[in-house]
Amino acid sequence: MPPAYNPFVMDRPQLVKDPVASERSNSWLESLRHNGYRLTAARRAVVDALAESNYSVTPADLFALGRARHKRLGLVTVYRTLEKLEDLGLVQRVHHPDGCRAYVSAFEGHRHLLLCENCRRVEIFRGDDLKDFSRHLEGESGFEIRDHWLQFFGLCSQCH
Amino acid sequence: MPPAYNPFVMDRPQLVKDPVASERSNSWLESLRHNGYRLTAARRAVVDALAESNYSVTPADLFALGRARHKRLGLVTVYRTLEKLEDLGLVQRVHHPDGCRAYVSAFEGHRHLLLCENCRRVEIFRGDDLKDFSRHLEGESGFEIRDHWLQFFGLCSQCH
DNA sequence: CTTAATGCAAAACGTTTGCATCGGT
DNA sequence: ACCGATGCAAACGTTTTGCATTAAG
Repeated sequence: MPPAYNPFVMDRPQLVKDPVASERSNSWLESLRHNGYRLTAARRAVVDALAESNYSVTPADLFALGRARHKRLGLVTVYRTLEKLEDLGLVQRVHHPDGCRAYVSAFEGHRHLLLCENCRRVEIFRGDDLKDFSRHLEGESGFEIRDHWLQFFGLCSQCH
Repeated sequence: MPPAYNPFVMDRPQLVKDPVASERSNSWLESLRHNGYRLTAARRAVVDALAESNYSVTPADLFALGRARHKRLGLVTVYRTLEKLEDLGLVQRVHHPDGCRAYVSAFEGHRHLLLCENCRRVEIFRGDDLKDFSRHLEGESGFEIRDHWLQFFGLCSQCH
């Protein structure tokens, strides 16, 4: 016989499939252009490299990846491009236990991360509904809750 | 038709009251001593300052707070003390959306954080049981999940 | 007395800024 | 042609390292 009333229920987690890399890259470039930014070779290189990756990547990673596409790319441009993509809500910073320098694509809606601590592979899932939980916590704490993070860490199928 | 059955249920969140500062400080100092570290004035200053705080504090914060207790304290010692406390599992780094430099006391068992984005006040709660959720996610993803973070952000009662 | 711990200075690191040049529009 | 974007070099803030000195055990 089921509960004992318990209001805090979560949906089954469901992995979210990412869009094809080229689609993602095009939509990011379009978004940049639409916001008055110029489409330069350097930006294409950074955007393509990031859009193609299923891993969280640091600015230094992106510098290396981007250079393979555009030899003259400078590290500063990587930072400046990431800043713009972040402002537009296209990418987000990822916090690992051991560092907060990495970025991944942002997803729409409440999405949460499953991160490989070895290879930095990123999977995205949905399925949490923490509204009730959050509301209860507000009552207990007096906080006004504005956001939450739910992240899982481990080793992906190729790393264990 | 979707299942009535839903296996992912969480307990009510419960705030965890922190121990009295002096108790916490003493237990940390004891732990340091027990692990072969010397109890110096500098360490006491850092440990006391951190144990007393209900806020997440950066090394720079601790340097300032510690100096009020021990005038000759150097910033390097703050870093080295934090490193030892972290190795011993006594403190943990806190990741805010806008920075990962701060530390708080570590707590036993699965504890999660409620953070004020304005004043950096920290509340600790328990009440999640994500084992089933986690297991399901493992099945979907092929990951071996080792840890998770659940953190809430907002404004505490004094900041809104 | 021994040797870990300290604090200064300097180095290392990631990130940001200034500025002359380049290149999209 | 205009002006935003670039990339170098230099500045910046944080963290780490080298080393001579201090002080805990």
